[in-house]
Amino acid sequence: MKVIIAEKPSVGREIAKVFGATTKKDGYIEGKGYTFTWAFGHLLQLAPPQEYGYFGWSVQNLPMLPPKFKLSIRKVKSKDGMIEDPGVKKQLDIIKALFDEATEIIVATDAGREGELIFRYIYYYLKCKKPFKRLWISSQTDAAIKEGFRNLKPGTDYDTLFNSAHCRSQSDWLVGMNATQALSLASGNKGVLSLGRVQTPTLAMICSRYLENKNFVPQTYFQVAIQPDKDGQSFRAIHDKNFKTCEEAQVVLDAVLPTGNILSVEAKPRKEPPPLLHDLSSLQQEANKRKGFTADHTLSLLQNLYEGKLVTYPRTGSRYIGDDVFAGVPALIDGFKEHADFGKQAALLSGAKLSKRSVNAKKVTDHHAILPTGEKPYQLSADQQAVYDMVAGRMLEAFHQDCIKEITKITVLSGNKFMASGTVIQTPGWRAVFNDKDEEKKDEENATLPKVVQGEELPIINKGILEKQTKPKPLYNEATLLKALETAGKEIEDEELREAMKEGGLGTPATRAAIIETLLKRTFIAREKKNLVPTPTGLAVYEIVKNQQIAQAELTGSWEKRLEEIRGGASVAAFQEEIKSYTREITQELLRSGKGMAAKVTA
DNA sequence: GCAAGGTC
Repeated sequence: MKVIIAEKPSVGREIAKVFGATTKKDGYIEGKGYTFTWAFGHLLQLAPPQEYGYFGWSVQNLPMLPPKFKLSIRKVKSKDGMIEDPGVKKQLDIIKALFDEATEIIVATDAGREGELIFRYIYYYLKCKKPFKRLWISSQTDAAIKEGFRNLKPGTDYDTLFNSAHCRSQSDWLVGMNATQALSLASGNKGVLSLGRVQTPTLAMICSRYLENKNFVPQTYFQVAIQPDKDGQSFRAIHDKNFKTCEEAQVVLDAVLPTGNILSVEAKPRKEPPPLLHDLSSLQQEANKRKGFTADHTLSLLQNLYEGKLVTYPRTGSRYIGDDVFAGVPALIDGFKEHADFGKQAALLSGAKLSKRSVNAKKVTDHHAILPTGEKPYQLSADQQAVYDMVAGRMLEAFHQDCIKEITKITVLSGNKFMASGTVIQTPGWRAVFNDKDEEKKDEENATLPKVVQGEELPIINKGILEKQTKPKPLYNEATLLKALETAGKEIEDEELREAMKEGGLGTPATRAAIIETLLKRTFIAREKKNLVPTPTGLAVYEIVKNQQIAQAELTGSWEKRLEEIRGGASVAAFQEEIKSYTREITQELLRSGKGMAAKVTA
């Protein structure tokens, strides 16, 4: 009997379907001489400190450097504290029984570092010795699965990938557990002051932006505006210079004549291509902007829709689909012809030439972009419906035509030169789906300018000085923070580190919502209207760590670079030694500097 | 009581 193990039930079932296996059992499916089972993501985790003899939280234990890491079953909170997750335990027993019967195992966890780790942790925890092969596919269509099975790889081909995954896992444990205990203990053990490779740079970003915003000193500046009139339709034109003083502006104002001469009129069409399909992060950002949903809430709504088979896999980091999935898109679009809000646009797109901007198999990673499945939704909650419509609407947008705008620039001479600009949408294209205002241009005045020609002389019906102030960068909200986490590392000076981070940023699509929730749970940050702002505790932690490596996105960059080298065959031991040495260092440093917190965190 | 990673 050959056993195929997937990362999650949906993929296990999909593969079973391709094989024509139909006998459903508890936790697996049988048929055609194969057995198809699955994990639920990580079933196992590195064992907590007490399993190595580090009892309680104590300076004497620090730094905790287990000579050999152990694995333990994923825990869940219950009324008696943390207990082994019963569902996980049960599935692990099922997997064990199947592995015991197996002649061969086929690994079908997601094609990536964590997917490899999910399987290997199970395999080593169960002390399994059976041979295994690897299925490596990035699309779960029938054709891709069949092709993958014709091309199974030897399991050992992925040993170095497992090594890099295991190092990632151990390093996060060592640095996170030790730094957390060190700071918590040093500050008087009044509560958990957690630190980690991802959460601490995230906290630092929120704090640093908050302080920058709070300490910002606005500068006043002055602009000079005139209002020419063309046959009763007036518009505003502004002198292109900003003045530091009102007096300087007054000079320009005084020079304004009773009329203005049109020096030039420039009208240029601009094509605006449709947006890409959604990945999790972009959808979380949109749901936060449109509906004020938190990243966590959006993820859980999407998980519901996914379990109801209404949308494809949600925790994806790709905004593209392959050609195989694209082949099914026209039928999906047809399915929305009756939709209350965008039925008209679906009908318009039906049979039209579709934009292929979101079609690129090379940019599909473990999973493709989020799409509706074509199943008809039934009795969705208002929030579920809202998210579902964002997925469906984005699909219509992504395959729609360009939006064509006309951008007009008018230069008027009246003593000095004044400029007016306006944007008019000529063909809405993809913008017709939601019919939203263009966010960036919302403030811009003169959306429509009157038709004027060069050489025309227009009366100036009004003129004046505008007093304005420079504005600070805005505080982070969930949408802008998610974006910042995605792009974290883009500013790093070291080219190699920047390169190592360019794929991922900080955290992963699956974990970013949880990171924000962790910082809220620790009361390091709080929600203030739509913004995320630090609390006094968060700021105190930031003050202690802000100049240390653990608060920099670069730490992830340097790890990613080394982990990639390990995947290519480089020494595991060398990296592990460096991590241990860094762990000793940061533990010492925090035990010392954390004392400065003691006074600040007395609640 | 603690990390980051995955998922129901």
